[in-house]
Amino acid sequence: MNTLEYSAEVLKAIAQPTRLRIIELLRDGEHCVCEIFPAIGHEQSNTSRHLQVMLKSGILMQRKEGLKIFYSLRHPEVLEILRLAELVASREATERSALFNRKPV
Amino acid sequence: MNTLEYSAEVLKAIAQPTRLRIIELLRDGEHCVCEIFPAIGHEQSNTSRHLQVMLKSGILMQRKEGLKIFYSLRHPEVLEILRLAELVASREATERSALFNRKPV
DNA sequence: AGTTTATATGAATACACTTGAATACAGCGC
DNA sequence: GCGCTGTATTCAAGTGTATTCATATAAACT
Repeated sequence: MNTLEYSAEVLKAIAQPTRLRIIELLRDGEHCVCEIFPAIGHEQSNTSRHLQVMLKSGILMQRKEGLKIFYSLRHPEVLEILRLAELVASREATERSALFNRKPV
Repeated sequence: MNTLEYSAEVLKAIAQPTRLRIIELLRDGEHCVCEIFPAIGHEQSNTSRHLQVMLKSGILMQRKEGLKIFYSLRHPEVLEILRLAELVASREATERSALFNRKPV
């Protein structure tokens, strides 16, 4: 896999609403699955799958402690990517609403 | 669509190898479809579809000039996102190869 | 009018993703 | 050993995506 495909893989691991929620949750440090899935309002199985996707793409790491498994972010750049995406998205949103609300010619 | 879903939409528009290639092509300014699809080695129709995806997500803009349509990047942040993704990807790549090459315990 | 050129779109195919329910697995305590 | 708890995985259904081929559109030119 070349760098381009690898980059796409990393971005794809981030580019999903449920996973974005998880990443935001992990912003303040590690959390176990038992904390994550109620917080994001999804089934445990679904949450676990999203965590596996991010783990395999390399943006998360895990630490086992007894029965629980704690996940955390591995690269601070992921938070920066999220910040920039939100910036672009919010700019888009305001421009589109301005376009929608402006008087017809 | 809330900000989180919008952010995911923006990231999804970037998170694809062919589209990453197009974005890198547009780094130095606008290009028409007729320049883009030979450069990336895909069908014209396929290229057009990827451009539509990025146009609708808001990360590209278009300018018509006669028969040609020129596409360009609308947000410099997209290049920054790409840079960070490549950084994470390359770090992953080196760590994985190190893991792969190290002696077994 | 018709022709050519550049781009977009419809239709079909194949593949990947998301989800909840059910099930399997793994570590702990009894 | 057994049951309990936290995670992962399998299954099935529904949805979305990437691609190609063929066709449609739209602008320029004769």
